[in-house]
Amino acid sequence: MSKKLFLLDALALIYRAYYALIRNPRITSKGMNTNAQFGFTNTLFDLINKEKPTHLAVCFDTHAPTERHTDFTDYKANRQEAPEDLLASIPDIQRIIRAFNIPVVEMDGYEADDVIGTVAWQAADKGYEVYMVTPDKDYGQLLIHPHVYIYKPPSFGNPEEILTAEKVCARWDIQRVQQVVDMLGMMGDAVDNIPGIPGVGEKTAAKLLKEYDTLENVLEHADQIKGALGEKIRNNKELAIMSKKLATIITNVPVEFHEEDYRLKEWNKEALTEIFTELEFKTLGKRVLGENFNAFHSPQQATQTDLFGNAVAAPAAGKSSGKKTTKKDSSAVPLPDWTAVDATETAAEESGATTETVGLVANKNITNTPHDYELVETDEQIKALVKKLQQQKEICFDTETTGTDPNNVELVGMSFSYKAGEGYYIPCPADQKRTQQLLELVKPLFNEPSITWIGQNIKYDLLVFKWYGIEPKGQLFDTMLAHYLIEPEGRRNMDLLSAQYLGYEPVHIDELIGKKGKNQGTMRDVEIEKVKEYAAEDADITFQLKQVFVPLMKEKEVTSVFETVENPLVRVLTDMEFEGVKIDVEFLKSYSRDLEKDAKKCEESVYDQAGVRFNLASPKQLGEVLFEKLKLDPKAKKTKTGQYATGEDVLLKLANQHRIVDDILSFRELTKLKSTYVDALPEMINPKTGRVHTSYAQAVAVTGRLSSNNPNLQNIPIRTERGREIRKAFIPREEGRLLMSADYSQIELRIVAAISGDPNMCEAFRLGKDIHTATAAKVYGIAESEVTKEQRYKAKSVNFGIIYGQGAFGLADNLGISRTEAKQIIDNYKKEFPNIQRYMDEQINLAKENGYVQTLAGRKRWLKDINSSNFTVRGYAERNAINSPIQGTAADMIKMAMIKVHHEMKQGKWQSKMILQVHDELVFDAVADEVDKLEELIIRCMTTAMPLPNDVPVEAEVGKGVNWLEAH
DNA sequence: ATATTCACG
DNA sequence: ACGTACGTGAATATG
Repeated sequence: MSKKLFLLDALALIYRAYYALIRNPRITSKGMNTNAQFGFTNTLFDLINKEKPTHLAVCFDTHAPTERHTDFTDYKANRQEAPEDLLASIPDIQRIIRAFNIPVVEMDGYEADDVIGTVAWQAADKGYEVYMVTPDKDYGQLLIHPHVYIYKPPSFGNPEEILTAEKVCARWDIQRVQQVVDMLGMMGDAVDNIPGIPGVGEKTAAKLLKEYDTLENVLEHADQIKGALGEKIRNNKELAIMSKKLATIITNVPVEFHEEDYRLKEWNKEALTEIFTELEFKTLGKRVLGENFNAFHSPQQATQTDLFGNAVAAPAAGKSSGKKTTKKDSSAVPLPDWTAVDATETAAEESGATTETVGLVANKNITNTPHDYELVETDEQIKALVKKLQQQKEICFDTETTGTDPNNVELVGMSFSYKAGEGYYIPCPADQKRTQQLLELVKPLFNEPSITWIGQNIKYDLLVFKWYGIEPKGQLFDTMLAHYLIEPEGRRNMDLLSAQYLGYEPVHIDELIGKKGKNQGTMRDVEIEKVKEYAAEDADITFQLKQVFVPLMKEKEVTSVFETVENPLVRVLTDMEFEGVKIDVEFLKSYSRDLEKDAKKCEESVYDQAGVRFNLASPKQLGEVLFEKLKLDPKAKKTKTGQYATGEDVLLKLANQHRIVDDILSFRELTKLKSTYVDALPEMINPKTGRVHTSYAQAVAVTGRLSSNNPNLQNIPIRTERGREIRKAFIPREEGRLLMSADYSQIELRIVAAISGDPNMCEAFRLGKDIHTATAAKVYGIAESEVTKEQRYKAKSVNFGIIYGQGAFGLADNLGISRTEAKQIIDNYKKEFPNIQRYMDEQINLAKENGYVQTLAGRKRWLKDINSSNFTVRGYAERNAINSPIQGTAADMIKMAMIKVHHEMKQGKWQSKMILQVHDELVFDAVADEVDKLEELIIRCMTTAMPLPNDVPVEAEVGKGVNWLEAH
């Protein structure tokens, strides 16, 4: 067998591991971040397992300055100070490497790539296959030697990749790998602060090398190169030469490759056990050291602390009562006993084969929840529990059900917790009569007005209960919403929150009902004892999370928006979802047939014109037909996977070249309407109500908006003739009712005017002007009466662009005008509305200073990339700094209006119902004789819910009709 | 499971 | 030279 040597670029791999896990950091129970340790060890172990190297070494950079630094003081000066967690991880990683008995190679005055390059070539000369393990592309230059390769370890979804000289040449579009340094010499490298030639990037560098082969030759023939490019090259010859030198990896470092030192040896299992225990690598520990490894049989695990270092209720050890304190035995994997198919999968997952993949699961090395959970079954037991719970001020509750659609499930059980570590579970049998009886017993509890009910995504449980006729009277507290305000971009599933904030690993739902997909069971089929453990634990954890989130919200100053907006909205959404909207199925069925017929026509026409039959729904195949067979505009852009892009914007630009384009676009429109709306909506009708009940996600959109799903009723077509038709299918639930729709008018622009305080824009709104016409008049310096349609259209586009932080390029592309004209318009705009520009700058500065921006109601969005050195990444964060407060304030406002409307309608016992929200629109299913009063109520609530500063008026318009289209 | 496209505000 | 306007959800193709 051939000798395989792997050389690891330690620091590069550590950086990569650290950042790969940054959004889901692994934190030990002591609060230490172990991303880098975990990621590096994982990579190392997988590599040994999978690639079976015979020889291996890890290379580090040293602190000593290298020749590159002395030659060029700016070298790597760009590099930000590494995060503290990351630096702290290095000694651990070196210990781990030592415990694996793997040599560390480093050399003062040289960087890891120099050492790796030198050793790689020596080893390859001795007949080794050498793999340099690094994500860094600069190593390409070393592939001159056959038998030397780059090994890119697997990263988030992508498998590992072995780069050969051919692949590197293809990647850079060069002929020989030697040219990698010539490339870098010209295009520079922002990461290492290698300057290169200003204005020359990857594409230009490749073009030059194709013609001149080397950088030196390019410089020699610089006179022949025309235009600005030639000028730049001539002016920067020395910079280019130096850049090439900086990029060149040194391959004569004074190290020698002694084969024996590099051979893989026995691991020091004792040392590994110690380190893994310390770092709390439970599953990884088992993978490396076998099932005997158990990091948590060490004695120091006696106390549990929460985030603030407070002790959390310890397990009731030594109790001699009938209650037991159970602890999951992690060596005996609990398998669902009802399926053999899933057993293998579960086993594989528990062994770590899938669970501990970098970036997927954050922190598994934590303890189970210490607990003492009680099953409450008989009427007497339930009555006793109710009595006990009635004494409490706050109680967490959770429901277990037969499915995920709260409007179409049966209750399987409910759990309660009012004290950390304790929990109660009441099972509800399939016999719905008996379940109703049980619920009558607990009803007094929910009627207690003084109890605060805590839940994670409590809207779900409220809906389930509402179907059984129970509506808790007291206050609510949704931990999911608390976390949404603390960390809007975070993920919020229970397992993750529990691990992150409490350090507990709860029972996974998969362990009870199987993974979704193949024959997933329901809670009903699981042994009651197991459900009890799971359900009570959820209530217990949620109860504890509330105690952590309250101070956290206070610290982050989001308590007010929680109390005045998000938390009160829960009941509003519950009621809206409960009501649902009626759909005219016959209308849709007939419309579906029309669409089908017309789509078919378009499809046939496309095949005729193309001369081939293919799958028109496949962008890939369509791209090939358009650009290869029909040879349309060869400059068509490619998608990131290398396919031809065939999006609407691309196709529209081809429209004048070939008639086929119209048919393709029509086909797209028709099939989209048919599959997404016309055919899908009737399928979503709830058999119990005959209506469609969307679900509003209250903790998904980072700006504070709601989102709608199952089905999404916030994107029902309106912009095209044929799409709009679908709105006719949304009808009142019965005779004698109408649909009513109320829209905010230009709400986001009003918010921009109000919070920027721009005098011209505020004035326009105060005078009730058409804002786009007023804008056009200012921008073009003419009277409003002289503004043409064209000018108004352009001004409208600028107004919207401003909200999103659009630049001249985007505006030009949008309006199909030149960039010069676009720039002219934007410059005028900024001059006429000076405070708008100031607002944008201010938001960016605020984000840079505070790390966040906020809405009028105090909702925050943290922008971690606002100081990034990466132009694109930072630009994205800057646009978010501008847009989020605007979009978010509009979201705050309509949410507050909804709460107000809901409150008044409930007080006034209205028969009409609020049923839908579409960002700036509310839809009502209204009783005919309430319509006039309702109109007044809606407009008043919407316009006064959240007054804007600078006297900018808020306006809303109402429409009504026999369907949603007419209501507009 | 990911990418592409397209529906809405 | 890069990419270029924010926020969503769903259907379809494809690896």
